[in-house]
Formats: sequence, C-alpha cells, structure tokens
Amino acid sequence: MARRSDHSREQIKQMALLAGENIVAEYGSTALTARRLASHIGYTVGSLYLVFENLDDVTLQVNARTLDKLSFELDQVVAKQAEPNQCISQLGRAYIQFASNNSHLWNMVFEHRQNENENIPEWYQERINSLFERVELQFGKLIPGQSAQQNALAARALWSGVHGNCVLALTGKLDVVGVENVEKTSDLLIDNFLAGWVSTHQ
Amino acid sequence: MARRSDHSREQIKQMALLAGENIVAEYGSTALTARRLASHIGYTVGSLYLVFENLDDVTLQVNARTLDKLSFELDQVVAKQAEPNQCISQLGRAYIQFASNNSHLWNMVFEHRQNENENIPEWYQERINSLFERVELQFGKLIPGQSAQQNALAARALWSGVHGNCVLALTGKLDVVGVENVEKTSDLLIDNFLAGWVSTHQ
DNA sequence: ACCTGAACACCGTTCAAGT
DNA sequence: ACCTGAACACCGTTCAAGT
Repeated sequence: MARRSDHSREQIKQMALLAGENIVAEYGSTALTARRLASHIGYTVGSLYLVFENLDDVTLQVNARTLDKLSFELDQVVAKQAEPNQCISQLGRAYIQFASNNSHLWNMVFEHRQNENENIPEWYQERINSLFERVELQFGKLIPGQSAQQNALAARALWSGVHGNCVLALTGKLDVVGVENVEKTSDLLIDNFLAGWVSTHQ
Repeated sequence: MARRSDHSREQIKQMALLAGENIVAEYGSTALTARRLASHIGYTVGSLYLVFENLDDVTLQVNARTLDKLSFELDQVVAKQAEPNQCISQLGRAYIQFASNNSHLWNMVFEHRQNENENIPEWYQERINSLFERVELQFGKLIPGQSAQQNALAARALWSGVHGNCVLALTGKLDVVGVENVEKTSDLLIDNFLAGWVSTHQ
C-alpha cells in the first residue's frame, strides 16, 4: 500500500487516469470499477474520492483523453489535405479508423449518458465542439462566403451522420461486418451530401 | 406474494415486460433491476430467472417492443406519403419525434452493447433490418431500376446518419437544444443527400 | 495530514428448502 | 411443480479510526 506523501494529489490523479484508460481499452467500460482502479494504482478505494468526485468523473476524464487523441488524429489528416472535398472524406475515414482501433475507449465516450439533473460540463462540451470545428473549417473552404452558422449546421449534420454510421456498424446493428463496409456507407453519405450541398449552394 | 399457478409462465413474462417498459419509460434504463422488476409484478427475484435467461434478456425484449412501436409509427407515415422524397423526409421527422417522445426507452435500445462473445440474436437483428427496409422501399421508388443492394446501402447510409443526428442531439452532445434543432440538421442531411443521390444516379 | 478499510445500501445470479 | 429467500460475489460511496 502506498503511504502518505508518496505521491501528490495530481500524481495520483494521473496514475488513476492512465490505469483507467488501460483497463477500459483492454476490458471495456464495465471493467472500470473503483476497487479495480484503486488496486491498479496501489491505493484503496477511499483515496480515489480524494482526487475525483465519483466514478462518473473518472469516466468523463478518461473520455476527454480519448477525444484529445481523436483530435490529434484528425489534425494529421487536415495537415495533409488541401482540397476540402477530399479532406472531409479523409476525415471520415480517419474517424472510422480511430473508432475501430480504439473501440472500447471510443464506445465509452458515446455510451455515457449524462445524469438528467446535471448538464455536460463546459470543458467537456468544448472538446466536442472543437472536433466539429475541424469539419466546419473545411465547409468554409468548400464554398467561401457562406455564413459561419450555415457551415456549423452543415458540419453537424454531416458529421453526426458519419458518427451514426460508425456506431451502428461497430455495434453490429447495421448488419454489415468489417471496417470496409462502414467506410462504404460513410463514403456514400459524405459524397452524396457534399454533391447535394455544392449543387444547391452556388 | 403470488403463489403457484396464479399465472402461467407466459403471463409472468408479459407482466414483467410491461412492468419493465414502465420502469424504463419513467426512470431510465438504470432503474431496471431484477429486484425492482420482481416486486412490481409481485414475485421474487428467483422467479424472473424461470422466465428470462438474465437481465440482458429482459432488456433485449423490452427493446424489441420499442422497435415494434417505432415500426408502427413509421408505417403510419409511409401510408400517408406517396412521393418518395417527401416520404423519406417525413420518416426522418417521425423518427426524431419518436425518439424524443420515448427518450428513455429509445435510449436503452442504443445504449445496449452486446456482450462481445455472443452476437445479437437473429430475431432482434431482423427487427432492426425491418426498420431499414421501410427506407429502402422509398429509395426503390425514388429512382427505379437501381439494384436492391444499392438501395439497401443508400438507406443504411442515410438512415444511420439521421440516427446519428438524433443520438448526439438528444444526449446533448450536438450543443443544440430542442427537437426543432435536431429536425433542422436532420432535414439538412436528408435534403442534401437526396439531392446528391438523384443528381448522380440518373 | 494522509490514507485505510470497514460499513452501508445496493447490485445480478443461483439453488437448497419450503409449500 | 412452483416459488421463495438466503447466500455469494460483487458494486459505488462514505467516514471514523489509525499512523
């Protein structure tokens, strides 16, 4: 057992988040229990409640890390693609790849249902918005002169759509198997949406 | 306490499913526990395991009812709309309305993650497919002569998209509030997809 | 001051025992 | 034959007590 002052509060927090990430990545979100987490970092359950509000807080913070990793991946794509049409397509591919490569962690992000009486924390909402911004930016390039609001709406419409393809496919509900098939429906969605968008907006 | 032969196995099952539906509708999926369910129908926990495999089985069967209710709503829409373009739009609206009016039940359908070692039961998958079929049918009308496979793909691409808009919006992740705004992004998705689809396929 | 670990009020699931 | 309810192995969360 770790004893007083072996680690700072911040160190314990980071250890716990890393352990949480590993547990979820390997065994899925249901394996993320207080007792397991505590034993992984060499402390007892009680200590977790000194650094986190509760387990939901841990979940949210592990999810934040997952969203950060996803943002990083998407940025790599944006850096490589100049043409907005192509870029949006590649962002879709990257999203699906990420979801499929990190299925347990990615699942936890979208499994999580906020308690009805409390709202999503602001810092968490901002991380989600920042993901959408990467797509909005491409819509801005696609047809210059559109209002920011219209681009935001289009990005949300299309990107939620890609997300929907991803969830249903990866949870087996689309009755298609393998990443290739999600890519197929997602590409179809993106290509047709963009074709429609371009033809009606210029 | 109910005693022997008060109800048949089938009656107990139906009572439990109805009680489960009410519990979830009112208090959300986390409230669906074996003890609560048992006490609602006047039996003890043990009895539940005589008529269901486990709690997951109960969840799946309550979900099946929810999917049936959704199918019914969608059929009403199809019956009223002759023009496929309009019909697909109205199906989207009906989907969002259903999700928003039955948020707890609808949430449970998509919260549920199948155990990794066992697949979705066939009877359950068929219910999902039957939902997609309603959209496929409209794609068949939209541009006659397309292969069934292409219509199935298009229906899955677009409908998963509408679903994605719905989940993200209703779980507060889209940063938009109210049903009106989901309808806005969903309409946008449908309209542009269809415009793209029609323009590239004739 | 920091951390423990027992306690509380819950879970899902099983199965010997009662009627 | 049908159903119970105690038992088992878990949960999340709290907080008096120990070092």
